[in-house]
Amino acid sequence: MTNNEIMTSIKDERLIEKRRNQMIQGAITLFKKKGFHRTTTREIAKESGFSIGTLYEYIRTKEDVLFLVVDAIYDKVKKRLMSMMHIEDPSIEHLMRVIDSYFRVVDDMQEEIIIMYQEVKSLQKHTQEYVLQKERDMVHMLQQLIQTCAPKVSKADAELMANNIFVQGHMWGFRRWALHKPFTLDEYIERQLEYLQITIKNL
Amino acid sequence: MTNNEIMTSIKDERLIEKRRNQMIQGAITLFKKKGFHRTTTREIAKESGFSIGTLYEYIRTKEDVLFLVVDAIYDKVKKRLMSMMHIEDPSIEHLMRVIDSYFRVVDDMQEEIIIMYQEVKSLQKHTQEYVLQKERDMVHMLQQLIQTCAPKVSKADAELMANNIFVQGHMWGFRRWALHKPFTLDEYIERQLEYLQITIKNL
Amino acid sequence: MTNNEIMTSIKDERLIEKRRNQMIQGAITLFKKKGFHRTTTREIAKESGFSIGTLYEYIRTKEDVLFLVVDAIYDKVKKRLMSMMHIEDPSIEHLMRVIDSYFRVVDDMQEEIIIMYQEVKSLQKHTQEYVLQKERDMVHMLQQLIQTCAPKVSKADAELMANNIFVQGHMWGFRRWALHKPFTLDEYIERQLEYLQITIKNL
Amino acid sequence: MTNNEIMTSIKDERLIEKRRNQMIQGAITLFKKKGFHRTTTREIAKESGFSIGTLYEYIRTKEDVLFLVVDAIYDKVKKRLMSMMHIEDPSIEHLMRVIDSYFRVVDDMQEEIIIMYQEVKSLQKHTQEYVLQKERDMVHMLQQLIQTCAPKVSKADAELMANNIFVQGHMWGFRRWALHKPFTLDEYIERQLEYLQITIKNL
DNA sequence: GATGAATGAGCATTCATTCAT
DNA sequence: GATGAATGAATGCTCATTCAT
Repeated sequence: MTNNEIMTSIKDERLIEKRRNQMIQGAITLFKKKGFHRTTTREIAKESGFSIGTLYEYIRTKEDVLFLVVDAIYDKVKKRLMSMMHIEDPSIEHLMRVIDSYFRVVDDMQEEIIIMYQEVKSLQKHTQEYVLQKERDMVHMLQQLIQTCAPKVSKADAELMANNIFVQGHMWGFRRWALHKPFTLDEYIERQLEYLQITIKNL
Repeated sequence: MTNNEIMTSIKDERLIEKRRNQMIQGAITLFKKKGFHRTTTREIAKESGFSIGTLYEYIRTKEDVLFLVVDAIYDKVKKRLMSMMHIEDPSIEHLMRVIDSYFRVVDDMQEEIIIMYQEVKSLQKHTQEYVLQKERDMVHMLQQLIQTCAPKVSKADAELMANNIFVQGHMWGFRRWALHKPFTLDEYIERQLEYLQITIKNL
Repeated sequence: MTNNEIMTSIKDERLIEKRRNQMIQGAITLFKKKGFHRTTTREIAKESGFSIGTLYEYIRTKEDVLFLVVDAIYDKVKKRLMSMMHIEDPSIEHLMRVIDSYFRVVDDMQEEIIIMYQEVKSLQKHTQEYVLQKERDMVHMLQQLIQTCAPKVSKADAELMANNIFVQGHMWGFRRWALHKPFTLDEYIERQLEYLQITIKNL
Repeated sequence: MTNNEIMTSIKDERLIEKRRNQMIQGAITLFKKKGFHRTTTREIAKESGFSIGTLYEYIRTKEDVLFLVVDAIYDKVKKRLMSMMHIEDPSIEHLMRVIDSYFRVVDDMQEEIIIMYQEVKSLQKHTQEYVLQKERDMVHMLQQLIQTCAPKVSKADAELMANNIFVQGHMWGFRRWALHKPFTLDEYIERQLEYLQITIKNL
């Protein structure tokens, strides 16, 4: 399943894209405030700037909106992550720079990431799988970057580290009640990177 | 707010405890399968072994059930964590043993922990705060254990490490789709502990 | 149907009377505040000083409570009215004195009278009829007093006047929002009595 | 608060009016039979000719229906009263003619008036006040008519008389069990008007 | 006689979805 | 393509009444 396998009765592709983007923006705004379940389709339509009837011209069920949203969030993270990944010179420093950037991306997208932690389970198994694959892909990219930049790290270690880094990024968002008081973002990044460097060097 | 500030019209304290435990068990079973929002109060009553009327003799709103559940989960983790924490001899080895146990506890409670990640946000701010305080307390315990067992680690580092460890525990549950294929629990624990030891030694 | 035709499983007559009086007092307090429909049987039991189980030992349905209440209110008005009615000397002055007293009784029982205006319709037809008969009896007493004290007034006029007087009494209670600002009770009574006297004299 | 401050999600004003009228008619039919509290919203929807969902598109709570009903009843009485009030020649005869008409209006609306006596108290204080103001306005109109047609009557007397007349009208409806046997409507009106005329002339 | 825990039918209200215009 | 009125199944919650202790 992909984004454009969602049923619609509209022919004009350009319009579909435009409407769905409106919908995603509107829905994200609302999901941030109230979560998926407490948000009604009417509210989504209104926030998106069109009528409930029109909403249902572009999706089939409320869950489709959630899918569109989650998918869009993943794509956004992925796109921003990708733009930093092209390896100029495969050094530890370069790895650190990428991870630093990643932490800043998730800082910027804290609320979107919280949505994902809370709502992915509400997707159908099938759709969930599609979305998780995207996450796996991203983790895999990071894993490979680790292996490239720190060739001595084993594949298994690289994989686990990639997961650790990913979750440490998210954690900055979903545990802000625990972390934002003792640390600034810069401090947080600096510490996590230091732990990682130490680990890589001394494995 | 504490567990027994939830309104009930029942006078027999022993019965309240018994019925609420039935309720918590029933609700957890259902929340694992369908989440809080998709579970109806009628289903909770049925699964708990009594009627909808009886359910509402022991709580006031559906959210009370969620609170009871989340509170019970935290208490269970905390209790099991506490039982391992009494310091015999404050060494790195002892620290590792405690964390190892912690990882095994959360492995055992994976689904309960997923419930928390998904549903804590559905609690009222006020109740949420009460619950998060419990988590803070646990993290704090771990932080202090780190400082005791590894006195050279700074307070800030101990705090961040405690948070990292906590989330790495949870992560084993909520990212099983990413971790359970490449790692067994033993491998997972062994790797995470090794990273930690390296970091502590080389900070 | 009478008061003691209401089913009960209790044998001790004295106890029945005691409990029912508690119940009536409790219910009136609550009905004044919230009306019959918004008051629960649990509240009535509590306000009466015993348990819901006990309440149902002395009545069969919630409507029985309403009946007991309405019946008690009528009896109280009637008793107080009766105590003034024994004719010493059948003059217009005496008639006016009785009516004056009646107005003061209903002033004293405003809220009870409002209960009746609002809730009698909630009784079963059968019970309603029993209660209305009590009102008819009272009106009839007044009618006869009028005829005795003002023999020239026709039977029909006496009947209509009696009804007018009754309702003017109630009106002081249920239209206080219209009457209590422009008139004191004394002024109200004085005016109504004057209109009546004029009418009787000039018919 | 006015009629069209009641929340609705419908945009078509004409439709709102149409549906609300259906609703008012349906509700009055049911309230006459069973009163407000014993009538369910589903019954109201059905009697009005649409589904429960549609009902709630035009109101927010069940109490809104009661308000709509009470408001409509007042408006109807007021409209019919107003249509008779334009003073051609300010004489006692004219006053009597207006009051005669008023009695015939309330005869026609007996059951609606009973609804008001029973249910106004169920409105929120705020809404209740709005409705009572309408009644005050009507009484005030009558009071002024009395003063115009019988200039010797004092303001206070005119006010009390206006209230008496109003309640005598209602009384014909809510005490039919006491009045409809001894009197026809014509007799009732004739007698009440005579008492009034006598009083005015001899004050 | 008194108690209060248990019951479940019943109610107000919501909201995803459809479809005529 | 867009609109928004209509629908009714579903849901949280209440409360009169019963009955075992």
